[in-house]
Amino acid sequence: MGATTNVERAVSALRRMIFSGELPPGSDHLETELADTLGMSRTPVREAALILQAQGLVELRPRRGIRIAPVSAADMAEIYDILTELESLAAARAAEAEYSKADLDTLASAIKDMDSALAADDLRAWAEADDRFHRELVRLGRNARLSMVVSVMRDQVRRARATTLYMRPKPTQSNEDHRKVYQAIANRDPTTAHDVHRAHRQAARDMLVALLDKHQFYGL
Amino acid sequence: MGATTNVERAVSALRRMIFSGELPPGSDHLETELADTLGMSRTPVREAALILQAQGLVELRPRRGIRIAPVSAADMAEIYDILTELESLAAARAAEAEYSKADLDTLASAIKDMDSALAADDLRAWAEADDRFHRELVRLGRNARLSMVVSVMRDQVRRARATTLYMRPKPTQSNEDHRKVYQAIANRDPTTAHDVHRAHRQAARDMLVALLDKHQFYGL
DNA sequence: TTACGCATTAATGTATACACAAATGGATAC
DNA sequence: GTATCCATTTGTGTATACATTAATGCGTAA
Repeated sequence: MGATTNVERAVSALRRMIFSGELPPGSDHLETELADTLGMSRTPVREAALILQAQGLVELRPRRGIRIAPVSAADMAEIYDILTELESLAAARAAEAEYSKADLDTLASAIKDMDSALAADDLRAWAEADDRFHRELVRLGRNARLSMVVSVMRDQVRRARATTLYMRPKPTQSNEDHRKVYQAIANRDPTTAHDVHRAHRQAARDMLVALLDKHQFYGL
Repeated sequence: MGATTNVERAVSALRRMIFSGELPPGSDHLETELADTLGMSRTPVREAALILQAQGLVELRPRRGIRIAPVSAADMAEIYDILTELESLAAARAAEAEYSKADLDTLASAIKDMDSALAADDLRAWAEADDRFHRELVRLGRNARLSMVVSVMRDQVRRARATTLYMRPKPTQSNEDHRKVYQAIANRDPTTAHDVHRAHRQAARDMLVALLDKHQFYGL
């Protein structure tokens, strides 16, 4: 079917199942069980589990199964703190470098899509465009390790957002912030890019942590 | 012999061999080869390799063996950028929290040890105390994920430092910086803690990258 | 001599078997 | 009724066998 290995297939499948909620946070799954579900032997499942454990998506607990990592409010506070610092750095670095119009256009179009989505009240589309903006921003920061760490952290945010997206206030401020960050990068102004993005993330953090705390989503 | 598994033993042994230089950066090693060396089968070696890959210490290249990750000057620039941001955040968070005298004493004794080591011209001891200071600083920041990311990054720094320790200028400024950070934490002054530590790390970054660049340590 | 293709070789990816150890449940003693 | 100990069960950790596939080298043709 493809040149991909069973381990890769297992990683993709498990990720999909985790993000879709098919494997709920906090639930345990035996290796044999997952192997059966995925139609392969335990070996590639074990290896996939090790990879996902390194990404913080599961915990391997001998004899109790592979546990889908829960995401508590405290976890989200940690995660946002890291995201805030690293994305702000990426924004600053992006503003230092010289970028083609094509690169900047990707950012601009993400912003545009967020505006339309907001006007149409389509939060799902807004979240997708928001992700796209942040992913592109980090890419422009040109630090492969940073991109990797950020993407692991953002995966956790995505999981939490599935729950909170429809409870949070409309993200109008968010769009404004993004536009300012974009401008700062276009203007080659690292300090502004850094500070604006940092404030943006900190606000998001406080809002989300308060939400999670209030509703006590201890399992996600 | 112990309640530990072969995978854990393999991870420890390989880490030791990597840090000691017994497995040099850029070298390739077949799974069977390492399994023989470690006196176990391929299975735990493969699992250990996956774990070490997630930590950036090796790369798994199908059919070419397990490669010990090289650390180039460009890599170190990335790594220090990340360390700078995350440790500065930890310093700020540490200064926000209330700490017992015992906690602060660990920091203080690390600083003292660095002073003595410097006076005795014992760079090895200095490096050890420096590590201890930074590790404790991050611990006081109380962010488990941040600690983990930082420790992965610092592992890489340790590898590069093995080479550069005796080429760099005497770290007198370093000790002064640490003392200021310590004071800021004791004074509950997050902003100062953050900014001083940030400047400290940036200086270290520039020095190290220049050294590595100049001597073109592409393999480490 | 060089380039191309094919057979060979060898290392990985995966399945499977088994030993071991931890959790479980039941029986017994108090 | 409760606690403790032991047998049982069951999942994991590891070894091993095998299938798969990419690298290697050789032979052939231009």
